[in-house]
Amino acid sequence: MWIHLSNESKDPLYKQLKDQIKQQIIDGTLEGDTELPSIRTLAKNIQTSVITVKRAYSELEQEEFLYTRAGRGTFVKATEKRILQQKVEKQFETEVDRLFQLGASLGLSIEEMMTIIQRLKEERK
Amino acid sequence: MWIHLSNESKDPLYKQLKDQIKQQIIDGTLEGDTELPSIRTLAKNIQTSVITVKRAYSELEQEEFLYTRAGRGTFVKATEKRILQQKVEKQFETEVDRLFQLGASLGLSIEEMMTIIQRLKEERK
Amino acid sequence: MWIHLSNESKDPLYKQLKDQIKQQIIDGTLEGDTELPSIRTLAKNIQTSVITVKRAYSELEQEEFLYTRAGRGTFVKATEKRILQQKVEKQFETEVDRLFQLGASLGLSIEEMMTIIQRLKEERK
Amino acid sequence: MWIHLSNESKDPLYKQLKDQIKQQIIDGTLEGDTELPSIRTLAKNIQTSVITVKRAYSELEQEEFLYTRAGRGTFVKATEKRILQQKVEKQFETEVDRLFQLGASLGLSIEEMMTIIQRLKEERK
DNA sequence: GTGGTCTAGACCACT
DNA sequence: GTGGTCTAGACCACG
Repeated sequence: MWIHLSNESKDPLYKQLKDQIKQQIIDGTLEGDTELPSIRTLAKNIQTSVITVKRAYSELEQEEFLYTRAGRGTFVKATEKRILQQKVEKQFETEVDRLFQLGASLGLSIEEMMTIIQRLKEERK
Repeated sequence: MWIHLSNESKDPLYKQLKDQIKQQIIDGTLEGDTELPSIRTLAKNIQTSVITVKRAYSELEQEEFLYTRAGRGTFVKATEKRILQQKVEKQFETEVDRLFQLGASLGLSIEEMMTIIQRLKEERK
Repeated sequence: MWIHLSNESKDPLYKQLKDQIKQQIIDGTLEGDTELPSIRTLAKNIQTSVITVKRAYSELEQEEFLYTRAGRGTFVKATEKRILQQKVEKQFETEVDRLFQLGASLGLSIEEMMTIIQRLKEERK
Repeated sequence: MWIHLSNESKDPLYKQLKDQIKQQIIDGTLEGDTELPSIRTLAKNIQTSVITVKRAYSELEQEEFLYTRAGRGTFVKATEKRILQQKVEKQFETEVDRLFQLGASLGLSIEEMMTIIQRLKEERK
């Protein structure tokens, strides 16, 4: 498993780790029932503390991306692609909502927001 | 001046205060050269410490929304509406960028993101 | 006497007042033995407190630009132009020295400093 | 790290601290990604309060000389020498501008100012 | 009265 | 252990 934690990132380490595992599950790099490295092994590999890995694993477990069997290890939860896709979209929607709220609090109309979003979208192409 | 701070918000107090003042400047409730309440008065009114208010005021001063003069008080900076608008848009753009990055890390294409954004926009109407 | 105090200036009011009187003495607008307005009168005129004017007058007296006769008033000290010029240059030199020190502390050589100074001088023309 | 704070300086403590750290970054004593002492450790060492150190660190972070991560520490930001040089020159330019303004307010022509500057430069050699 | 600086504590999230 | 936030005091310069 390829993980890269950056010391300069503003995200806390546990979140960087969590996000990277999550993404690998989403894009199919990590398939259902794959066994993840043990907390201690992974901690050693990416040179961080056990606590950090533990936190990432348990939050992913709570979000139903992983499951743990005591004494055996931690595994990727087998999930239909469709369900996975739904999860992803739901998370994205939450953030879009937040964005709309921010825009409104700044006094922007929804049309003004869309104009800006469209412009930035074009720039990204 | 109407301020409401919540202990339940996950934003720190100084940020809640800062955001509310900023918004009132943006929407025109607070006009240029208006004198704000003194840090001590405001602190008493909203039942928080002087330092919390001070911090909100100084960050807003740094972002050029306020100016403060020792011994005289703190005032809203007179700013052309056009400049204000630019500041607002810039802040919004930063957040849109962040959203696009999040979407990409979730494996969504930019078109998929736009579809979701459009759908939520319609729902908000 | 023409005085303009700005609320937006970063300088304290007493310093703005002091500097403006000083400049008028230097450029000859205020000649030797001219009587200045009384502290109270001036304070009323420029809409500030007596304390502020008092401080400006007494610092100028200390720097030998003014003299006060109890019960009679405050007057501009008659000074040869040559002496005045010397005072001015001395004050300016102090600031130049400070600038050189700052530059040195920033790791700039004296030649680098001169290059920047020359460039800014040209731009001001 | 060598820091010396003086109670006699008219600069506030946090500014003295800030300036000294900044200078060590500029002259290369502190290299990119070097970890600075924790705010608590440094506060103890230089016998000042945690808040004073915190303030110096955060202002330097805002000026992009440092970055700090909760739970990890505070580090010198890796910056190209070229960028660093630009920052330094910009700061110096601000001060030169101020000097020119002072000179003008004293009734000196720009050529008179340059004469004085040149003379003092020669004396420093 | 105003803001600017500083101290000596405290609790929280993160490692 | 680290930094982030917050409180309740204090003294100073300015008006």
